[in-house]
Amino acid sequence: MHHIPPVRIKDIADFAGVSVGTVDRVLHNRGEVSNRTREKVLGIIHKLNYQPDILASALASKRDNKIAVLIPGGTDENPFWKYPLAGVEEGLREIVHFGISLERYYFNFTDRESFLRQSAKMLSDKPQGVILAPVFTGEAALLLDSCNELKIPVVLINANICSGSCLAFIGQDSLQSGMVAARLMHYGLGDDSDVLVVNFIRENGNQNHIIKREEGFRNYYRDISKTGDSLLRQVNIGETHGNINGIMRKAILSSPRPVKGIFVTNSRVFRVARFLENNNCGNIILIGYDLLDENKHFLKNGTIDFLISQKPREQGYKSIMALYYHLLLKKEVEKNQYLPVDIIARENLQHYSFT
Amino acid sequence: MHHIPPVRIKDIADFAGVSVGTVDRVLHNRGEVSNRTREKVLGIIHKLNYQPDILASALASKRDNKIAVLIPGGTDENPFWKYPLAGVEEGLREIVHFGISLERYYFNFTDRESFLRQSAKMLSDKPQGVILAPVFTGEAALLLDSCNELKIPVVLINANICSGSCLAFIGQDSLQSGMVAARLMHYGLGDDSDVLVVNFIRENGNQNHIIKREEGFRNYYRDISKTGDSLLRQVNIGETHGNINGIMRKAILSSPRPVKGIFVTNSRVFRVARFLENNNCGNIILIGYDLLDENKHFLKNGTIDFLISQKPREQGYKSIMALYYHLLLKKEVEKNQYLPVDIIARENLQHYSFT
DNA sequence: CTGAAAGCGCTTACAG
DNA sequence: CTGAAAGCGCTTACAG
Repeated sequence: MHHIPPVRIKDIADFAGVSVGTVDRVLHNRGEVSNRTREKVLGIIHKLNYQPDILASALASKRDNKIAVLIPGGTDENPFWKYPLAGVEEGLREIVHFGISLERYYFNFTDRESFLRQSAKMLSDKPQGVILAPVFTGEAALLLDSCNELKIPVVLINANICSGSCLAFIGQDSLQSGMVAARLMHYGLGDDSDVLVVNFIRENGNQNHIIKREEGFRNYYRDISKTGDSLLRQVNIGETHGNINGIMRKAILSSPRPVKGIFVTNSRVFRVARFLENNNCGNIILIGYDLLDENKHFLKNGTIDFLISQKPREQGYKSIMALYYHLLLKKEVEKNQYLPVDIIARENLQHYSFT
Repeated sequence: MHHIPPVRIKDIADFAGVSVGTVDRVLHNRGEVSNRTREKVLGIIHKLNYQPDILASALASKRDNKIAVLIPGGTDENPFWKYPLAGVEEGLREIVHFGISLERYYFNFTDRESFLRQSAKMLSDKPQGVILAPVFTGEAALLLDSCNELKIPVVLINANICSGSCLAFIGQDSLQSGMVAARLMHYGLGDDSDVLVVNFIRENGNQNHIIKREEGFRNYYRDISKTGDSLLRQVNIGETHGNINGIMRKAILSSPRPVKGIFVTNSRVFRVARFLENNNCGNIILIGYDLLDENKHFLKNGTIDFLISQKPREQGYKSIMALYYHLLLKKEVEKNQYLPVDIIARENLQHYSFT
């Protein structure tokens, strides 16, 4: 149980009969080393299982590792994106001593142009790593290509557009989350109850989430319910659509049998909750996504039964940690990091506030 | 947006007209400084908002921060405690560079003596910080006192016996978790269905968890159900009790009305699941605790409907991080860290495997 | 009570 | 292609 002093660059240099400078050149492949010494040094490094002291390295290099985070700005209208950022900043605090800094590039998630502007700005700042929310699929894919050319590692957050060329994807398995929602719905309603699926659709945005969620929901019902997914009806609403009363009323009334449950495939579930309250549809089970303040309000008062959380804060935290492991520790990073699908009811809401 | 070079000890020394040695003595209250210089230096430190570079500090000091973790060994019979340890080790990997090492002291959670032995061993090794699972309440409280006298910060994990004298408690709000279980039960069964609460009791162990969980469960039913908690019946089983068939059969048969749901207040829920399968009680809703392999098995095949996770891995992770923040970063640590009550169904089990 | 100097392990010019 | 030396910010004896 004795403490073995870790091997240092100096030790390697002594063994190889060279100077520490040469060892350093080998370690960082910065050339100017004869092949012969190179091989010898590498052999010793390997044999001694040398692990660099990243403390000393960071202290000596004073190199600034700029990490760029390119995400929508969290607005009052769509506060969701505040949480991944908070997670990134939480992670930053743990590793800031290693000379890591954060540059934030916000874009408007309804404005393609703003994304392009911020992308360009970000690239010109030459970050060492990027955290990217690929809200605009096509544009994000192009940016990904640029980063690959520049050898800048990219972590995709929340939505996956990775075609093999990113460091990691961190987010939720949307298909699975839809199945979870369906399970909760079915568990509460039992067989043979009509359910309405409500999609709030944004033009020109990445709808992949929503499609997958609905698909998961339908898959569950198809597999489990005797009558197939014929119990499910569906309505699409433009996200910018003002008053949803008319649409909702029509969707509910036009149902051949009474609607017993509603599944909203994104965070706009509070709009449906508001509708239900105003129209005294008290006993309809309502399930949706994300712990926005408005959603929490309706979860607390019982209009919303369950919310599914994407753990946005943890997404952010894991994103910056993935870059830290890759850039600083030179460790392998898990490529697909699916976060658990959190089920939130009124009773367990409390301690999720910080997630 | 320009980079302000951080203030160093050297800067303070220059301002104060003293040497860095003196500043260091002030910073670490190691005396041998006149009051006059002390005051002056402190003033400047304050004014310049000096933040030590913990990298340089750790590198120069080569001090070994021993963290002791005193928990039950994870056995096949009770694998639960493997997970907090895995979380501690995960955290360790992120901070090991700062000269932090881990000493593991395992005790047998059915053997009070083994706890005392390991406590003594641990204390004699003089750790800088302790992570403690207070399975034996009285003995753990005494250990806590000893640590306080020795000024060793203690993080309590999983169960809270902290009477104001620990650095932090990290675990779950048991009362709340019982309410979550009740909510799920009630949501699935509706009003007016009989429910059985099963407690597996260990003599000479800390039963506080179990009591609180049942209390939360009862509180929910008392508040929500028209008929009060009269729907609830209860049975206690000794944890070492071999075959539970007789007890369970009696409990179910003696119920005036058919039992529709069973809530098991700890991880032994798989024993009840086994009973239900063997006795073809297919349509009873079953809810219990913890993602043990056996429990996962019954969750997957549908015998168990929901499991509540205590996030043991995260408890471990947060424990060591709390000590890191306290010992190394000298930051304030949140005293009561309640982790969210995770609801696990078959559909979202998958990505919880790593939690 | 105080200061000067060496050292932690690594990096970075610079000289040859 | 290689080595010697200075330096990152802090800590630790040691001399006075």
